[in-house]
Amino acid sequence: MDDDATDEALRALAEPRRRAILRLVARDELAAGEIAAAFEVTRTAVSQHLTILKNAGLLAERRDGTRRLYRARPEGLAGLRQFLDDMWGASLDVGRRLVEAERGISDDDQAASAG
Amino acid sequence: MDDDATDEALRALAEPRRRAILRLVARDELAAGEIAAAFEVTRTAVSQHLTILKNAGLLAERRDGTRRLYRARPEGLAGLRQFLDDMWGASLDVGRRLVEAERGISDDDQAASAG
DNA sequence: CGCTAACGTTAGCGAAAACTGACATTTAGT
DNA sequence: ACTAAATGTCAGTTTTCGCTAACGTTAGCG
Repeated sequence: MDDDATDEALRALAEPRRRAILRLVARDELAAGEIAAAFEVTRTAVSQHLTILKNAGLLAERRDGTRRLYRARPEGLAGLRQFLDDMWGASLDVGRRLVEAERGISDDDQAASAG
Repeated sequence: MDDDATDEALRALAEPRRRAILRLVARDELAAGEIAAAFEVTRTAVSQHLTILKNAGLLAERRDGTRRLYRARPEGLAGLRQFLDDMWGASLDVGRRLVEAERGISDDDQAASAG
């Protein structure tokens, strides 16, 4: 868990504009130019974001003549989901352990007062 | 989806050291000093990471005398899991749509060659 | 080949972020 | 009250990151 792939994906998703791009190509396959047109930054900036997302495995690229079509790559999110689920499970365990510890203390108190 | 809370949590998790901290307190509740001792950066740096994680809702803080005990807060991950699941679902839809589109094209081809 | 369209790539700049060192704060012990 | 321990906070420095402008590249058209 938390390998280079997870790290890269997490850092890619940390940027709001990259998340917006990802949502844009989540339902429709779009060309780089179309994606860039959806934002108020330079085409260069969007291109860099696309590269980062692609390297993170979150984007699939397909070439059509001089155009490059992008779409979201759900498999790229699998590792992250695993990471979050693991963390979720571990944290829940801690919660239980802490609750049990508190209960143990009050049990001792009750045992002391009862004995 | 993708509200301020999600953004904050995502940015907090984008930092490798913060993920390490989170894993450290996922199973055991630890004091700030103990957490800091686990890394080769200054205690100051770790303290700042703890603040960021706490503000992101990923960490629970409890005071015991002069010490501050930290533990992972699973509820803080709920929003992220939702975010990923939404994205996952949307992307899968795209996959299906593209497959159907290709199938449509080859159907046309077959119809053309058959016609 | 010359030209254009659609992209990616590189260099450099400014803002954000991570880190360090010095200082302030709070709690417990004597 | 004094001291020590545990920790947070602030100011300043270095590093990272997102952005723009200029340039390079590839595919199609005449």
